Amino acid sequence: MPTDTAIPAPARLLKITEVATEVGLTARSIRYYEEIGLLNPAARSEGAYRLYDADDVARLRFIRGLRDDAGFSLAEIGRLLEDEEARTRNRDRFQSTSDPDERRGIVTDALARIDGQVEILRAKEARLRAMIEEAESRRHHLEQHLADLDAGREPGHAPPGASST
Amino acid sequence: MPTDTAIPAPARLLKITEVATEVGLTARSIRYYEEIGLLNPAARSEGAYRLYDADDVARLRFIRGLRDDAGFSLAEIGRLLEDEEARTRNRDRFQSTSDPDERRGIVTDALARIDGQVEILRAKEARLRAMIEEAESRRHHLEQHLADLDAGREPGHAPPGASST
DNA sequence: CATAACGTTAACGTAAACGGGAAGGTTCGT
DNA sequence: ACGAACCTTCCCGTTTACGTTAACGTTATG
Repeated sequence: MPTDTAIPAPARLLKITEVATEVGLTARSIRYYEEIGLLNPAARSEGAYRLYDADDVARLRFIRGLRDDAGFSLAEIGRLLEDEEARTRNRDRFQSTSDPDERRGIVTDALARIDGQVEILRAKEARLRAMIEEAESRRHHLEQHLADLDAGREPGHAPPGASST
Repeated sequence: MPTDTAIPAPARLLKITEVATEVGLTARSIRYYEEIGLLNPAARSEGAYRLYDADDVARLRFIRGLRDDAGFSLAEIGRLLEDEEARTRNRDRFQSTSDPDERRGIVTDALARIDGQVEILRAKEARLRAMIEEAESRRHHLEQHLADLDAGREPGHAPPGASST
């Protein structure tokens, strides 16, 4: 009979280059993000190796998305993400308590933060969409001008945006 | 009887700080963008003052949007926008010819470029949307967990992402 | 238990995107 | 025609976001 059937499976911890390749960042960047307070690894090995859990990996993925896809600076990302101190505290608090009320509070807070993040991302999306629509309006304008030329007509003005792209 | 009723109205040229305030950039940035080949002013005054036309202003606005709203680097913006040499050439070509075929060609090229730009912007928007949806999925996950807590149930696992935001 | 492969901190280097003068020329209103 | 308020071209300084050794300790493997 195995001695450890009751342990919930500690869910493998990754070393820094392992996470780096998995999320598409360099080890240097990840250490830098730690330096500026964007995330602390879940644990350190006996010999001080950084060890990351699945939650850390998700956070790093999110950071990368905010940087590459949303175009935020690391300073903005720091503001957007929860303060890392609080995250570490909450992780510990959540694990160490089984009081439902306390857990409820932690989860409720996390919900509020996500809502704020989604709102900011939506605003960004709206601005991007506005740019796209403007570009398409320029496109239609040019199409119109082309139709004029094809019809042999000659409007007296140069096409706005004809050379501004 | 006025002597200039036939002139098509030259459409006021702006000096650098005028455009800067209008598009929300600094004069320094605009000069820098010129330095790295993002745009050349439509003209220079007798004393070498930079003079910008409406087309330049539109291009600067677009550049600012690409930088702030879409989060592109200036290098990417340079690739995205038409090569500035070609733009200057085309502006002159369009003005100096009245051959419909040549004009058609210029306009057709501009159309193709805009299409490429729109495609890139759409891709960016898609990635942003994916991020938003992922964030909302985390949100729903938390909501579910909260419901479990409220029902007095206790799932054995910590909520994924409960502390990763 | 040796050693290759990987990790650590610390420090310096770098490209991008400007900011901020200095030294001097231009424009414009009166 | 002259002063205030612009503009010009250098040129050096700064911040951000890492890259790159250097010098050294750790871990996995035969």
